[in-house]
Amino acid sequence: MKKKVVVGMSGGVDSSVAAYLLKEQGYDVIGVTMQIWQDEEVCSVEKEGGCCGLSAVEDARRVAASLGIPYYVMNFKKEFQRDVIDYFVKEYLCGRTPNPCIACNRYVKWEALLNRSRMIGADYIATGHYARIVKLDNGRYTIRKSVTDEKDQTYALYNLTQEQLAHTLMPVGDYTKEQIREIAGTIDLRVSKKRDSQEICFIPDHDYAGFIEREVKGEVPPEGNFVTTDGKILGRHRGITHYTIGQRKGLNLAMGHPVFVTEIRPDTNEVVIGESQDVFSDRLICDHLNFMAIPDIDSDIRLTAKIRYAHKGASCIVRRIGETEAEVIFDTPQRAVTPGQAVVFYLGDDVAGGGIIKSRKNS
RNA sequence: UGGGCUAUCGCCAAGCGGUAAGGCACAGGACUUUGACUCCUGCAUUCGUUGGUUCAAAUCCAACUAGCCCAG
Repeated sequence: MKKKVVVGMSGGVDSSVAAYLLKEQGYDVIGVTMQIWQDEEVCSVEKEGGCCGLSAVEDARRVAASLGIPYYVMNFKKEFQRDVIDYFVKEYLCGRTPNPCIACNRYVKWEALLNRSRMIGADYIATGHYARIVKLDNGRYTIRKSVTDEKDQTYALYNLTQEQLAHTLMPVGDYTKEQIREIAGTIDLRVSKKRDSQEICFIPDHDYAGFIEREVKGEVPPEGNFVTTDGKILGRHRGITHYTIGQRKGLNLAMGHPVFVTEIRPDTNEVVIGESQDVFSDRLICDHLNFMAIPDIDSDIRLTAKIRYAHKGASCIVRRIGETEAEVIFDTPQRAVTPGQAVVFYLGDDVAGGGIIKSRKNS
């Protein structure tokens, strides 16, 4: 009997081709678009490759029709609100800088979608990510960077569980972006020239602080002082939700040379300002650990770590400290190690695991 | 109201008779499909005010105004 797979379709090139490839491979394919942030007001702006507006659903529906597969729209607004938006807001209120895509992947795109898909009898869910899911000799599943890792999407997937990986397919991970567009062209998918976008940008105007303010109904952290490490007051800040570690712009501090945010102190409502070199650190503590290629860390291990989506990765030693935490010691200091961001460990091209940065320090 | 000093873009600051550097901040754009970072572009027809000298003044002179310092 054919294996049944639910493909998350965004209406873009990648997920459309993913659906096509799976059908070619003999799967029983079902197309699904997740409604997670269907705020017509905001999304109707119709930005190229922008958000999840109605056009996404229409595109996906048309592709599904032309592939001859069933198509549904599933509503995950509640999960998205709870696991992504509420989390996002809460983190900022604590002076941290979250990565909502990671939460969205783990809890909405995977947990919620996988659960519902299995309820309708599916064996797998599939996405259009440029990454490969691999089962290693040690029996563990991991995510491997794709052939063309110009756009490394593995970072945002570090938090997926073994169970989730065991039931996930990423068919486009074996191809390059060019090949995918080519395939899309040969099967006459209208979306072949469309700009791709997996992530849902729920803040189209890019005004994070404004978004948070609306979410908490104006109950935002008050203004406070910009201070130096030795307590000197440099000026007033607009509330801690406006800042992140390493930030330079928007401080309105004319010191004669560039200055940066080095620390956010929610308890005293202070934002600490320092020099460029003050924003580098060579070690960090992380928690919320998740492991992929390796089951855990029993002794010090040398890995490559990425501390933000666009980070190129840095060599480091990772060691376990306590039940829930790990310490990362970099060979060379890294810029803007930021609490709330994910640190993802790599063993070659495979995701070894990762965690959420809790604090940074210097040797 | 005795003496001295200083007044140039939001902040700092070049300029010293030849027709307004630069840094920071700020704005816009690029990059990045997490936040940041980075990069590019823009940003004083005008030099506290008013007169004067000169072909020509932010640059010289005078008065006024403001601020600072020292005396009282």
